[in-house]
Order: sequence, then structure tokens, then C-alpha cells
Amino acid sequence: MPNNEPSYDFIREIVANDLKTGKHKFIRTRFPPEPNGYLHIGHAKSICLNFGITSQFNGQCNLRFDDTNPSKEEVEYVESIKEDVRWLGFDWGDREYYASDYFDRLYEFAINLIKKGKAYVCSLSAEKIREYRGTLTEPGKDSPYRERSVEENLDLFLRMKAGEFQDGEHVLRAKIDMASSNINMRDPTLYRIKHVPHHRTGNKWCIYPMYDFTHCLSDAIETITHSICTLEFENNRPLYDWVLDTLETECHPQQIEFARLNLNYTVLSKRRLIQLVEEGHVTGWDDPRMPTISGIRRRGYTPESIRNFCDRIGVAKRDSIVDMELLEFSIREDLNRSAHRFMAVLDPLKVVIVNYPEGQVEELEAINNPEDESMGKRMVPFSREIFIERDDFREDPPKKFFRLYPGGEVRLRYAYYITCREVIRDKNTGEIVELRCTYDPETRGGWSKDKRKVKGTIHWVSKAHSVPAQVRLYDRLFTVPNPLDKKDGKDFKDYLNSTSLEVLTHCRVEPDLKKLRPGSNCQFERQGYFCVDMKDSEADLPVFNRTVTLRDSWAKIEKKAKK
RNA sequence: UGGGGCGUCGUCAAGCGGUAAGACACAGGAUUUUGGUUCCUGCAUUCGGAGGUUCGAAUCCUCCCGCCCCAGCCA
Repeated sequence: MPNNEPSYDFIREIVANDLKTGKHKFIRTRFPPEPNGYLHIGHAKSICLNFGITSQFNGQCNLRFDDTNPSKEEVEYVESIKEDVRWLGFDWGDREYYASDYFDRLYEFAINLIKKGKAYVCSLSAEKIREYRGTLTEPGKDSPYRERSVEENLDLFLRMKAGEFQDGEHVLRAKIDMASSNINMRDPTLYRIKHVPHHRTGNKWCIYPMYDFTHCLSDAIETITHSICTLEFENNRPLYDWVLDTLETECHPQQIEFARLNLNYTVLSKRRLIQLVEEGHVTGWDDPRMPTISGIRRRGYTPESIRNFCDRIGVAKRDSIVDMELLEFSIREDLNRSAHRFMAVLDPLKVVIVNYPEGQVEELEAINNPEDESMGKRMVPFSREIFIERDDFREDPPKKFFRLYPGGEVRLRYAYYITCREVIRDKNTGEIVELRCTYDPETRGGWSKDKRKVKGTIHWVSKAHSVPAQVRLYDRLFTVPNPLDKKDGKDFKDYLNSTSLEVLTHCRVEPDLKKLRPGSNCQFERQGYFCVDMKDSEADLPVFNRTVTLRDSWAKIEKKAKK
């Protein structure tokens, strides 16, 4: 049976079915980041999933900060997270929640659990608790404090909250089963003492709830219908259900796990990213080489391209490593149809057109975006002395090289055909410093009446009219597809790409490029997509970040020839 | 040799008992004033392996193999 319907991923299938059977009339999800670092492209997958599903099925997605560990969390992170989610194009309305807003209710739930005889205060040290927990193959042992009376537990827990104890003296534990084959069920810790001020609740609390206790109850409080998380929480699902079942909450969301995103040539874990930042391997969370949302944004990626990327990678349960090229495809696709084209010479080589009248300047018409006529045209100044890309000239051209070489003719985009007549070198170094060329006045605009074949077209800028610019060429952060694949004791940082950033300081670009606003995208013809750096660009010296190169089939041919 | 998951093209990923979608990548070719874009064409006789059930299996059953997750008072 041919089926032309676009297929849902397994989560959307569940949601659609719940709607169809009437299990739910309204879908509510949540995106629950812990504010202990910046969001990365892996979070984008989760954001697109959670917000995407609810917009598709007319539901709502809450933004909830899972802020139960004050020793790792900071307001800087909550601000950046909000900015990133918004930038990606999603709106949580007024539903900005914090697990810490539920601390009072969570505390009541804990009291309730104690009263039901389902939780107890354990006074074993952390090390002892670990010992008593058993191992993967051996069952654990009951804590000697497991049978404390409800009254004693209530009293102790109250005093924990009141600050009568030091960190680590007691914890509140669920009373489940120390012999469970699921280690998460061996009387997991629910509350710990931490005399640490919280970024939102200040000094109000010195006991903080653990994830397993907080998350399910926060979901229930917010009447979440589908609690979507990553695979590693699969083992926690029985505990998620146990807490809600035992407390008999009115709402019992369904936890569903999917495989987190992995991308080759980079790392996607906050722990490692924070390491790169703190140890100075990158300039910050928003370094354009970082896979963080802020890094990608500064690199020049568009929200649209990220969303398309997330659609393309799909949602499933199997661990996978997505090819970076898919991300690059997504941004090329978006920028190809939207980016304004310009000419920019990254590594300038001076060309004097000897038969062009000295002092003459022409304004030549150039198309702003061949994919979008509505973006119009612009005038580009042309004169006797211009710059071309050093790499577009070869004294000894390889096969199939159809750019400029001695005696060869090439088209200057939107300008004229020129022929190279003479190569000028530096007397001392031998370096080529200038090319003497002649132009054909009959080819204005780049056309010839005699239909003579000129296969190559190169970009250029007028020496006198172009403006200087700095260009930053970014490459992948790591040299190997999987930096975590630690053979012979190597650390992921051993695979850092030492040439992931190349700064070009002598570039010359079209004068109009000076007018671009920070953050704007554009294409440097024949080279790639670039954006004006949001932090370092200045009116006198614009700074451009290379978002991604254009596909380059010449580079492939050359590479093949070398082999 | 405890438990929970997962194995379909180089990379993602559909497939839900009726005879292997799609995308990226790759390889050819056409068009092109970006060696860009666009457009054609090709790219899994086979679904981790072996048995079995069935007229028919990637889909059901059995066994085996491989990979991931869990022993935080992290999330």
C-alpha cells in the first residue's frame, strides 16, 4: 500500500494517537534546561522537538529552568538560554517557570512521602551510601536508618530544612527497594543539604531536591502531557513513575526518551564545552567555532537553517552521529536564496590594466542576488588598478585551470575581459607583486560580441575604491570525526584543530560592504558566506566571519590531481 | 553471565507481514558572467548473524553477536 503521507517520528506518533484516542485533548510539553552552561546545537534539537510538536498539534510548550543545584547554576546562563530559544524562533509566552518556584510544594510532597512511610532520613555518609548501594551485579543493603519512624523522619527533615545540620550529614531518601535490578530504585536520594545560596531563592533554602524528585513533580505541577527527554534517562523512568504514583498526583505525564544529537568533528556536552571556554581553547561560549547556539549565531548561521537541520536529522531512539556536512548544507541552502552577493578579495594581488585610461572610473552594474531578482542591483566602481585573488593567477596553470595565467584571458565579473601580459616580481624575494594586463573595451559588462570563449570568471575590487577588512576563516574545531573516541589514552582536547581559525588582515572588499550591519549575512562571490562579526566589527575596519565555504568543485579536481 | 535500550546505504532516516521512501555525501552529465545555484542520471536483490513460522518476513518467534546507558548527596 503506497503511503504518501509524511511519516511522523515515533514521538509525534504517540502524541497524535493520544489526541485521537482522547487520552489528551491538549498537548503540553516543556523544554527544561539546567542553567549551568550555554545551549548548544543538541539542545536545539530538543527545543525544535518540544516546541515543534506543540505548535503542530496546537498545544503549548513551557520553558522551565531545572535549577535545583545552586552550586553550578548562574543567572548569566538563564539569560543566555532565553536569548537562544527566542533567537531560534520559539515563544513560551508567559510560561517561564523555574523548578525553584516549586520548592515549597516540593517540600510538602516530601513531607507527604515521609508520612506515607515512603521516604526516610538517612544519616549514612556519602561513601557509606555508595557502599550500601551494591553494584551492577550485586544487590544493595538496607541502610540502618531505613526503619526510622515517621515522626523521627519528620523531625529530622524539618531540622534539615531549618539548617541544623552540616552539608552531607543527612539526606532524604525514597524507600523503594535496595535489591532492585535498577540501581536508580535502590532508595535514591531525594534531598541533600547544601548551604549554598541559590540564584533565585537566595538563602531561603539549605536543602535542595534532586532531579528525580523535582522533574516529575514539576511536570505534574505544570500538567505536562508528554515529558520528552534523552535516552540516558530511560533508567530513571521507573523512578519518575514511582514518585508520581506514590504521591498519587492528579497529573501523571508520560516520559518519552529520544536519542540526543551527536555531530562529528565537535563535542556536544556542557561539561566539555565549559572546559574549552575556561581553559581558553576558544575565546568564549560564543566563539564562532563553538557548537553553542551563540557560537553558531555569531558564525552566521540563521535560525531557519538550524530548524531545517533539526527537521532533517529526524527523531529516533538509536544513537547516531550526524554528519557536519548536513548542517553546512542547511545553512548554504538558506543563504543561497537570501544572501546579498559582494566581491571581496581575501588575498589581494595587484593588477594594472595598462590600456585602461588613467584616472577613469566606471560604475558597473552587479546583481545582488541571482536567486532573488527583488534584491536588485548595485553599481561597483572599476578603475585602472584593481586587486584580484592571488589564487586566481597561476604562472604555470595546471590542467583545467581556467582562471588567469600569462597570455591567458579571463572575465572580470561584471566588468571586462582581461589578458595577462606581464608578471612583475619583487627583485629580492621573487614574489609576484603585480600583474600587467590589457583589457578589451568591447567586453564591458563581461560580454563579447564575437562570442569568444572565456571560461573563467574571477572577482575583483578597485584598488582605489575598495576598503580594508579583516576576515576570519573558521574550520572545524577538531581534527577527527569523533574526538571522544579515545584511543591510546587521548583526551578530546588532544584532537583540537590548531588551524581552526585563520585571521586575514589585508583583505580588500567592495565599498558597500562597509554599510553592512553587525550580524548581517552576505556571500563573497566564489568564496563563501560571511557575516559581519557582532562583537569586533568597527566602522573603519569591518570584520567578517566565514560562516561556510561555497561548494568548491575546483578544489576537488585539484585535490584529485594531486593524488 | 544485573537491569534498561538500540542495531535498515558512507551519514541521518522511513518502513508497523505483501516484496527496501527520502535527505546529506559520493559519481557521471547538462545549463551557467559565482568551477556557486539549478537540472537530469546512478548509488542497499538487501535490512547485525543464524535458524524457524508463513504462499510471502526488515517487519512475527528462537538463539547468537555488537553498540549505548545506569553503581552523583549531577541533570
